[in-house]
Amino acid sequence: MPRTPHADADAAPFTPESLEQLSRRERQIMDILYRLEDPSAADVRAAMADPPSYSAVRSALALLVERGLASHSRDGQRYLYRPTVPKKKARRSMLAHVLETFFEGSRPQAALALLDDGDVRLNDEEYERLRGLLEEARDRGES
Amino acid sequence: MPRTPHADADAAPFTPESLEQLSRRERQIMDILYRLEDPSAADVRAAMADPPSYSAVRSALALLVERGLASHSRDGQRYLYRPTVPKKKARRSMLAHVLETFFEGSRPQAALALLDDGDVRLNDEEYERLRGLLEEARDRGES
DNA sequence: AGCGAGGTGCTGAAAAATCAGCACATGCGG
DNA sequence: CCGCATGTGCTGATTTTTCAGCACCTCGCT
Repeated sequence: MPRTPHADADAAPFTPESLEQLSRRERQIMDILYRLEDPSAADVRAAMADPPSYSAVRSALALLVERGLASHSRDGQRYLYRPTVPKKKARRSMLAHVLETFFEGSRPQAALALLDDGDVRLNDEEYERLRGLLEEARDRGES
Repeated sequence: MPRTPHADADAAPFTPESLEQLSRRERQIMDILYRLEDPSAADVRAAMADPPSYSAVRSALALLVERGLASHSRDGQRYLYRPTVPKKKARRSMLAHVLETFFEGSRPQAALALLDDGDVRLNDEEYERLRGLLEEARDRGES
């Protein structure tokens, strides 16, 4: 097991709102950290649209670690980065935020916007699960 | 009709990506502009969690206008602000972004995350429309 | 042993964002 | 008519972000 103890900044007991507090680059990089699987600094840079110098990327990553938003573990001689807030949890915050901002908090409306796209395809499992949720939610709505 | 012609910054032919390019405050304020209906500077400030001085808010708003992300119209003696990118369009970009970052681009997965919440209630219309979309998407998936 | 590639740590400076305060206008109530 | 509340326009300074460049280390290879 290639586990390395996380070098965690003894930083802030942060809330998920920390994610809202990010500066431009920081947010951009956090997004990449969520997209990629344990990327190195070079990986992160490679994933950027219009990347600054390699050292700028490293600085930003270091800052994120220092603030406790990301952590790094050693892989041989380099560092691999990952967000400290797990993807699942970050998803929730993010969805909540988008919901509030663009859909007046209505999950159904957001779901409609999401699925109203001619390219969506559902496999059997997805279909069944969504069906189930739909029925439950309608039943609750009836009350 | 209290319509005032929009004073639009003759600024950049911007893409929706401009929304990704925002600084911290700017983003915070844009979110508020999307939530509220034609707010004044004071309204915006009132909606902020831990607001800076009134003039800081005004500066930020002015900057947004200058960059073409928001516009303001006169209402009597004060200004009312609104985003230049319409909510509908901004939604799309935002969803696309969240999709990419947190759901590997899968709309169904995002929809599941959205509806898998014990509090969701659907009214009849929402139920019907979602049902419809589900069927369509399943049919496409079969192929 | 001597490279070169690819890492890290650190530092300092340029650029951008953030903020507060002033001067001035306007509307309104007493 | 005066004073006050609520606006705007503008300016200057602080703080934060953002960036690039060194010095050094370590591996793999010839």
